[in-house]
Amino acid sequence: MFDTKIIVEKLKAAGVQPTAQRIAIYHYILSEADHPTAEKIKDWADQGFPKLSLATIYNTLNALVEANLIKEFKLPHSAKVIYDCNVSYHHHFLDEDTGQLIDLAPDLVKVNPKVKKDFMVNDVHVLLRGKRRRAGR
Amino acid sequence: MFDTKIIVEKLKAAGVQPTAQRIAIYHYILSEADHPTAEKIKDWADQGFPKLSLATIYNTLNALVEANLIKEFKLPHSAKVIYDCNVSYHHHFLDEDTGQLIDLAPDLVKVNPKVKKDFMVNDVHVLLRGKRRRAGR
DNA sequence: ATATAGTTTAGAACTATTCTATATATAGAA
DNA sequence: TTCTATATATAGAATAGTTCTAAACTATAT
Repeated sequence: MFDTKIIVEKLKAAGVQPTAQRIAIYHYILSEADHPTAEKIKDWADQGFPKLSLATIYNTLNALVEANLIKEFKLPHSAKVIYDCNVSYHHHFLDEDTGQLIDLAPDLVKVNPKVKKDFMVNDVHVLLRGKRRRAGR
Repeated sequence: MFDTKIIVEKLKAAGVQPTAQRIAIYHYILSEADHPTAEKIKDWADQGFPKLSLATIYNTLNALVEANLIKEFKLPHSAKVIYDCNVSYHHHFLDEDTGQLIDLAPDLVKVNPKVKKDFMVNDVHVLLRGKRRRAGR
């Protein structure tokens, strides 16, 4: 789905020097990974991209966040930072059984904050927590 | 505002044995502290309640959370767990300048999630982030 | 080619929290 | 009361996740 060329272009356009490590990590985040943690990326790297250090993974993730190519956040259920390749406005559902995070389009979760005039709201994020009913349970 | 007797009763009613340390910590959280972290509680203890160990602070906080007397959560801007004496349904505004968290009553933030039928939503939490306009800025 | 700046790396350091083992306090029975 | 069992408190070690440091390496621009 994502050609290396496209990845390189995205990185360059965002002012991030496209090194082999960064290309591999960003490609993984965009195509395979689903709300990964640094640890998950390290596990993947140990298979297909050995010799990629944990420090580089953190460096790269921070550079991508800085460049607005990915978002980072923390959730109540885990101490780890979670990364999201979806940088547009959206919300999340946290499956309490599996820990899986599911993106929710803005039109699925209408929010209408009526705060006082001196509150200047820059960002709104809704976290739904619950379970998914599945066949055979 | 909160008599020791009331604190003791609340702890007992929740099935938490009211020791001196727990009474002091819960009293602080209920009356003085505003969305404290363990560290903030430790700082306070070092003044008025010396010899209260950090381990006891964590033990107590976990016991209070377990007993549903307080809530805990993590926010994007900090690695620390934040505790909230307000256990009823509400939302939050995070002041990006000061790091201060402000409770928002449910009627101030109307949320209307329209997720698919297999999503069973147990909890909804809205985090607004922004700045407060203040006199003289 | 060479200098300069940027990147990667292993491992040390750091921060927040939990665990461990021991000491202490408490509640309830005798 | 005193005894006993159980719960709690404590200091410090251990752990988890992340950042820092210093050296080696790579890329870019003269």
